[in-house]
Amino acid sequence: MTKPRSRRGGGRPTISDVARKAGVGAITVSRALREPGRVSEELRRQIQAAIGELGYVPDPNARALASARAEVFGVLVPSLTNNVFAEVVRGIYDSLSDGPFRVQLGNTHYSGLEEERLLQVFGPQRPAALIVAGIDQTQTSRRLLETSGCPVVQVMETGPDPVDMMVGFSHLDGGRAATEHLIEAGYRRIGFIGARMDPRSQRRLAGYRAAMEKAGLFDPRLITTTPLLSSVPLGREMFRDALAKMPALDGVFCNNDDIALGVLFECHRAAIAVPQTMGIVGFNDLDMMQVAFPSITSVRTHRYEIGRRSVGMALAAIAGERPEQRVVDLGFELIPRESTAR
Amino acid sequence: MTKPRSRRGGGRPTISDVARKAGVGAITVSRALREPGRVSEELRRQIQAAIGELGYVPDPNARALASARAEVFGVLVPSLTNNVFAEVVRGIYDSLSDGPFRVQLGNTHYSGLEEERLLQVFGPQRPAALIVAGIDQTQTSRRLLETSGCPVVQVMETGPDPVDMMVGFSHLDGGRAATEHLIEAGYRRIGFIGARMDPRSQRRLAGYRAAMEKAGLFDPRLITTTPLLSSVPLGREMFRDALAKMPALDGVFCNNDDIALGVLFECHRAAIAVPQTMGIVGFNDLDMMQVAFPSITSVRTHRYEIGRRSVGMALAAIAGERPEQRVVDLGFELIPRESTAR
DNA sequence: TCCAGGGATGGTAGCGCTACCATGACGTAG
DNA sequence: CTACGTCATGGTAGCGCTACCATCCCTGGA
Repeated sequence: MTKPRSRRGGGRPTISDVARKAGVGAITVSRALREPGRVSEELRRQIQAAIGELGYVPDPNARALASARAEVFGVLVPSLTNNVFAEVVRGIYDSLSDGPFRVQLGNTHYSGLEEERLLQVFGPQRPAALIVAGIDQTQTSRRLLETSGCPVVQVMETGPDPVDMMVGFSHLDGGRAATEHLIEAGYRRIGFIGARMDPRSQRRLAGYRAAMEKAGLFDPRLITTTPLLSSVPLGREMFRDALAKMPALDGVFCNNDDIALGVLFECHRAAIAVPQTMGIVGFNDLDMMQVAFPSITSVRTHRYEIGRRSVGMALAAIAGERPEQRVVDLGFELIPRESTAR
Repeated sequence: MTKPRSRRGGGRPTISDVARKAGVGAITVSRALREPGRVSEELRRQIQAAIGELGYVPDPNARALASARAEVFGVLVPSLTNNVFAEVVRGIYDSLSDGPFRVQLGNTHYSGLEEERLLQVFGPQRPAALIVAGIDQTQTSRRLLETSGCPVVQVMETGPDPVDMMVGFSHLDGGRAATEHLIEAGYRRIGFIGARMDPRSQRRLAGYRAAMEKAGLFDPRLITTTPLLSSVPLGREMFRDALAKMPALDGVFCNNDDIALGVLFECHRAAIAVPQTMGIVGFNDLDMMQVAFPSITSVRTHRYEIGRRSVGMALAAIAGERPEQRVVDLGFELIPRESTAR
């Protein structure tokens, strides 16, 4: 006869406290919580009352251990401060805040190795679903995702070969649309400025290149890139570099809006007339683009919606519903503004 | 004789698989992982080899259940997209990425009730530490924090009565410094523009008011606020409202940099000369402030460092070290720029 | 009247790990 | 040589919950 380990939990009520108080078996309490339909209304009421009185909250760790399935969504993004991913993450959190699911957020810092490490750590947690940014996982990561035993949603991009599901849009098409817009507006020596050239940026650049080549305007010297993290100050600097390299530049497609804003400010500072002497197009359409002076043309992407949809698809898959389509393209919209209204 | 529940985990290796392979007891494997010093070097080597071969990763749920302590930092912030909190969160993630701790992030949406709900949910998880934004918790939240049985760090602000520890700075002093700077620069009819007036914004406003009253310049009509979420477009709108109400305005202290940027753009649009006709001061010193044209005076705050310090203090407390000081004031710096260089 | 079938409820045995204590080997003091 | 501590290691019994099966009761058809 050993005394029970002195409530290491610190005295929080457990499911059997609730069961005792309600005069039922522990398993019935468990069921009342998870499958209320299978418990008679009377017992359900008693149990609810006991839960309220005791302030019982189920222990997610015990639950995960017993059911071999944690109520956790694993989410992997390359950056927490980049507005783009912050919006996706916000959409995910908002969609999940009602239900029982928690979010386990991992920051890969744009590193494939770090992504592998985080997936390795997520594994034993047995998440209910995994949401990962991008479609360029390493082989190891892909295998970890495939063997995770849970729905997987790749977000931000669409591509031909989903691990499971995808929500995003075509960055290549976005880059092409932005560039074509500049060409149609009459710009000719159009530069590309891009920081932190991750795979999505690479594809936007490919879209730029396709459009420029098609118009017979392509010149490699028009391209300015850096592996550094994107920022407004960096946008300004890169624009100055681009101009130094190519003084005849008359337009720029910026890899994102931060860069575009940096370009705009430098134009002000150097008294370069926008849109007359220089056309500017950004990417993502942060809300400041519409307010900037002059307002900046940008490619609007649906980040928040991507977050919401990814959760919706994952939840459907958890519920056993076959998705009508495994790859959802949410598209983008080019929003023409003053910065290209020559 | 019942057959074991058919490996619900899906075949992941467990600690006893490792123990068997290494020819030791399960508990020794557990110790080798958590207190390597207490296991002989030879066994440690064998165990590490077995772990490597099997690809064993400990199950955090089982660990948390058995030890009544999860390797989780609970983090509560009011917003995920606001750059300010994103930076704090980034500091937290970066400081924690080496160690065994995971982060459980909660978004309170600036709601005290939501904060209570999230703390309620964190409770049974038995986190290793809690980091919460702000110092204005509800009574219920405060009690939940006090009874959490783990180190608690309140971040972003300092105040007189910490639940446990605090890292931040004085928003009141920051607001006052910004306003005094405008007064010293010769501005007189200085407005305050603030969106989403959370407690920190309120204290910046109080600092503004104190400075204005001291200088004999205070007038309630100079204040323009809204409960709406802050954004650049909103900054522009509010500035127009403020001007309509008070056409003689010659300066504005903006509750944050988004608002300040909106004001700057509207000045361009309305051909109001900055800094001659209008002085502008922001708050937080986002990196775009230094690049804006004209560059914008702002109050630099140390968000990333706040995140790092909060983790450092919590880790020290977990390790049983008494902190030399429970309240750490990281201060702020007023960065004068062109927007107030009359 | 009896029995099959289905719904509500409960008991038992784990999930994978660690706290707690026991054990045995060794060293040191007396 | 004995007594006793110390160190490395292991066994056992849970942590709080749920999967799986057993049991019980009620209903309805033969």
